[in-house]
Amino acid sequence: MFWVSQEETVIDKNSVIPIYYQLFKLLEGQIRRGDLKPGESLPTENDIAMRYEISRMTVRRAISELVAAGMVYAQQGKGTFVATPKLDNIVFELNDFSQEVKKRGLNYKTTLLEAKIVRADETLKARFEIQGDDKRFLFFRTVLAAENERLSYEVKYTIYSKSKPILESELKDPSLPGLIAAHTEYVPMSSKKVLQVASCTQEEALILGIPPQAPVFLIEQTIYNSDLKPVGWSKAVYRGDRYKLTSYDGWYKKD
Amino acid sequence: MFWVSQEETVIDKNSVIPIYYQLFKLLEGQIRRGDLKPGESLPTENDIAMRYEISRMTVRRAISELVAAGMVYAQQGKGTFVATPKLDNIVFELNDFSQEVKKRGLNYKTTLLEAKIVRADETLKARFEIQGDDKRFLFFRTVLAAENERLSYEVKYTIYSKSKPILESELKDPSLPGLIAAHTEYVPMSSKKVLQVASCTQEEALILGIPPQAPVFLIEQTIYNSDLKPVGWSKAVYRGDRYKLTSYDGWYKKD
DNA sequence: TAGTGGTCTAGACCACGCG
DNA sequence: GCGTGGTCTAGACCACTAT
Repeated sequence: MFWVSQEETVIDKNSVIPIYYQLFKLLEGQIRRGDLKPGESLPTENDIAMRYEISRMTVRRAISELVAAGMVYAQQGKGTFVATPKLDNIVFELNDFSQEVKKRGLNYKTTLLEAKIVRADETLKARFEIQGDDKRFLFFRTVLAAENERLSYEVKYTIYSKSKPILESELKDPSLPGLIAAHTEYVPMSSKKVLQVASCTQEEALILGIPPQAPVFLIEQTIYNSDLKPVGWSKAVYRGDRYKLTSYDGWYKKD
Repeated sequence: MFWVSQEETVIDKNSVIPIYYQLFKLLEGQIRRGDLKPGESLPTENDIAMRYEISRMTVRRAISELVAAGMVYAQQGKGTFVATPKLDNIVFELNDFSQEVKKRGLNYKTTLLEAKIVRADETLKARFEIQGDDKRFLFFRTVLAAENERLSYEVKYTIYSKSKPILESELKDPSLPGLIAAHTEYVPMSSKKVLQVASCTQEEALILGIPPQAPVFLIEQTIYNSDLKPVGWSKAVYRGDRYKLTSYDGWYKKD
């Protein structure tokens, strides 16, 4: 294969931008423009290395970025091929509903309605996979409001430790993992969240100022320590008319 | 730094398992066991390379896997440190509601209620960012049922091309990207989905066999081609009492 | 057997953080 | 200035695919 290329193809070895990144962008552009179409094969790693007079390892680094982006796939012994965009995934992603509100630049405020120590009832014992009756739990009820409108209501439980007192300052915006790290000897390691839709209860309707039976998001969260022991549990209700989740898929361009 | 280690630490250079992967697992285990705690630094890349008599590039490959897993982070000039598990993300992920049903091993079936060619009204023209009145669209209404219970109802639109006839066989389980690829000259490249909660309409209640006003998931999807031109649109309604989304976060162990 | 991607090496130089 | 991680090289051998 030989080249009479007149487009002096843009790898600047003396640039501060890493070579692998320049090459990644170059190949990405060829794929997005359609110079390389789904199913077609990229030049071999050796071809690319020789073409641009760079090391094959550097070529591999660039290609591995394309693989990570889902734009190509490699097959040992065969070659590297342009992928077909996968559009059948749904990945709803957000950093926390309250951060979402923050991002929109609204005045938001978390209000602590109640904080107390409670005994274990059967439901709690089941949720925390605990047997004895001696355990006590910290219990919180909070409301999130933005622009004087109440948006969500949350109850949280975590295991109570006498030795770790609650500081007033920490009650301002208590996230569940934060509470656990501060008031128990446990280290939060993983969490499970389940999202459902529901009609809100009478109590929730009153707190959020919406009609009874109004549709709401409901997120139940369980926090685990490194032994997969549940060390925190929360249930949050979000107004259905104020929240939505957005998902982008395929070769969506971010930059 | 010197070593009197008696635990002959398990890097087998002649194994079929790549060295970088062995090292990745070794370090991952040390972190999960708590030998290395959040905030602590890993040995330097050179230390690890010398300790196990392997190349520094191989060490870097192992560490980059840890970085990708969110378990460590590297800081140029300082070192590599064990991360604190981030538990404030919510990533709801599924491969498609119908695949979800499939996974549960249920008998599921997609039924085509209606398929026709429609003219562009104002709403459609807005959704497809189109101006003239000459455009026509393919319109589909489908229902998904499992174990003889109707679970979801979906309407789909895509731009109509005379030259690409609809094959009967393709109507059995028509996914929106599939329809677009088959019946238009467009290549689906990216999609945007918005998830909301709602109370179902009278029509939806009848179709799904649930009470009017019952809470439902509502997913609106727009498919784009490489020019970010909308080439498909759908709206799906899912029974709130039959669907939920689950999210795992932190150092959740998969294997 | 030839060609592909996958792993690995033993160096090198650089940018950055810190004392 | 020194130690750290970040990039890059010019080879090497291997596993896999195709012919």
